[in-house]
Amino acid sequence: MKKELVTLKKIAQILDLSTSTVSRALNDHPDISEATTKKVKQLAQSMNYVPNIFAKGFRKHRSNIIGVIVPNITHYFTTTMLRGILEEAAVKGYRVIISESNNDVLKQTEMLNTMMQFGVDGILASLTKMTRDIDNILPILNKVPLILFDKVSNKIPCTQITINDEEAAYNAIEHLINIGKKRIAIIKEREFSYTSEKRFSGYLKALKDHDIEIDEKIIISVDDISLIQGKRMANHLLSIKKRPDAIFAITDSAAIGVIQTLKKFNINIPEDIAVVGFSNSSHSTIIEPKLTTVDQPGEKIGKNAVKYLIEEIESTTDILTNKMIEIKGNLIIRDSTFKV
Amino acid sequence: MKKELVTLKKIAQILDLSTSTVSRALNDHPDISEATTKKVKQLAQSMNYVPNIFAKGFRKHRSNIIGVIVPNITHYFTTTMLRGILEEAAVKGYRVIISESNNDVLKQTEMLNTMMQFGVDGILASLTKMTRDIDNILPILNKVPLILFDKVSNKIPCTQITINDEEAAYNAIEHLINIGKKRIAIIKEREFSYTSEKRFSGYLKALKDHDIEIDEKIIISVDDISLIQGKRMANHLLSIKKRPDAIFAITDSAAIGVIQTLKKFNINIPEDIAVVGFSNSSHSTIIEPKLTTVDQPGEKIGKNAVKYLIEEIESTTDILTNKMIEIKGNLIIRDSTFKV
DNA sequence: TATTGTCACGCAAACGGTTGCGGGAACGAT
DNA sequence: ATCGTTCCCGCAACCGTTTGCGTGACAATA
Repeated sequence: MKKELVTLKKIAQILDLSTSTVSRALNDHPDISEATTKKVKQLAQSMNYVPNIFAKGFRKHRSNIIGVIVPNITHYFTTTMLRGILEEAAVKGYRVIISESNNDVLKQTEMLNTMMQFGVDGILASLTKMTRDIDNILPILNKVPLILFDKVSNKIPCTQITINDEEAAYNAIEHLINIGKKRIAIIKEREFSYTSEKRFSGYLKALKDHDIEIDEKIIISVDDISLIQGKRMANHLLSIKKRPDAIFAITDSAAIGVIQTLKKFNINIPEDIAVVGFSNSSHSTIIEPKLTTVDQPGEKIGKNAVKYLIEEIESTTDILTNKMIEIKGNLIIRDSTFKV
Repeated sequence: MKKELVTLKKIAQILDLSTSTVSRALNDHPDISEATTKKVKQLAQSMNYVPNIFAKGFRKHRSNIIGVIVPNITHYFTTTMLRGILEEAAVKGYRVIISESNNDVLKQTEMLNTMMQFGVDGILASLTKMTRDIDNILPILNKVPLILFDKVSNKIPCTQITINDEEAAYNAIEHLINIGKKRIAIIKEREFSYTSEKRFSGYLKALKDHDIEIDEKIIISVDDISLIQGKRMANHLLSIKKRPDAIFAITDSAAIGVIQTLKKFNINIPEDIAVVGFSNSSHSTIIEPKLTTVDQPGEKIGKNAVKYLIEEIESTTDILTNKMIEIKGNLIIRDSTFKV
């Protein structure tokens, strides 16, 4: 396991130069002559020199590592964002360390702290659902750049990247209206969730714009938006006297639960009740009928998050940036709302 | 962004001790009296001291980072392994940096090298399909501990962790035989793949043990095992004169493709043709009929991989370990083979 | 010739923590 | 009184790289 390290000193000795000259040559410092620079670089190359990352970080207080925290790494959409993050970080010369909070607020703040201690240059976080107390997160802000993505919170003064939930939801509802639906239910989250609220307001706005009555009886809020809850709420919606003719679940998994119970009761989709979800998860083309949903360009979100984070990291100014970036999601129309 | 660092020196000054004493106190060195140790630890705690990771790594040549390389981060099974890896690494005090090779051999070796340069303490790798030339990987072995998981290769002399593919496949086939199937097709990979071969040999052994004729016409090999290939091969299997009465796809996605085309041709599952997959992906309960498949305990694999890796990292001896660890997978019987 | 400027490079300190070695104090044994 | 031990602790070197400052050589300018 012992390895003869190739260091600046060694190169300097061979070339009869000082380590500082070698260092500067490798970093293209203008003080060093072209000839020397070339000579040094060639030897370094041939000796397979790699700078000692610790010594470097030690001196420069830079790790070239960014930390990423996500609630649940097994969600398909999350992995697409991670893919974007990894790719963009790689081209920018950053490494990525990932942690999973399991939607546990305590774990989340613990991870934030661990990452800070560890010396990451910046943090990308997708918050847990119930992140109500911001007090644990605020201290981070003036120690290391932080950017929120996907699951964000407007209470935290930092730049945030999401998809245009409101507009996307608006489009989804408008689509339902266009195919003739007049009584559209929504299944959303009860606990305050930034994205849920955004999608809900898109829903409301679309109904208003089209002069459709808003009925609270078909506005369903659940604690955790999941497949099982989708099934339960579909059961509930079927039991009320004036049944909806369309259901918008703000999550694909809930939408799939809805579809499964509608099928159990032999309800025609989309003729009797149309269903639309949100995420374009990989499940949405496996379920039958295939699910109409909003595609979220995860890779794009990930890439953008990294781009803005590195911008902050490498910026010399110390001001807290506070941009809101929205990435456009696209409605994908499939069999659950439209039969050819 | 500037932050007053709390260093050993500062603590030493306050307590009128030397930095070495403080350092030793914090590391429970026996040379330091209990009283001093306690005093130092208390102050360090109250001052919120965190050791500078770079200085530490610089001295000790230890980063407490392990690198993980996977072919595709968006596969559900992969994420479950990652979850196990992250969890186990966290409790052991290690950070994890993740890279995605996208099944690109060049990228894979590049990543291995990058990670090494970066100073990871060890590497966990799940290989790309076509990793034929081991030459790029072998040099890694005597520089940093390497462990393969899931997608392994017996050509590389290092410890490897998989599920017991052969036995699991054997059980799956035996199950098909037990429900009365006598002509069982398999869809496997053409390119040499360790897991595919293992599953195939489990298939062969089960057939032999039950005196069932092996017919090469229903042993299908494909380049890339995918949903689309599943569809194609199902079409092919339906076209031959002696149709199979069961299809074992060595991958859930292929199995789902099979189910979709069988349904298209109104073939009863499982009465006419039963289907079993492998992975217990999240799709397997969305598809209808629900898919019988082998559950792979991803978290367990991940945790074990980390455990063995850290063992190697922290071992003083330099011998290359070369264990083969098999984690047991469980057959999960669902509607695609068994109707209640 | 004297002064100033530029170029190309070396010296040495600094980053924060670890560790081999050495040394003083206290104490018991001789 | 001397010696040997043991217990605690400090000194200083060291890890590899970066960087402010200094310097000698040489050319340009006055």
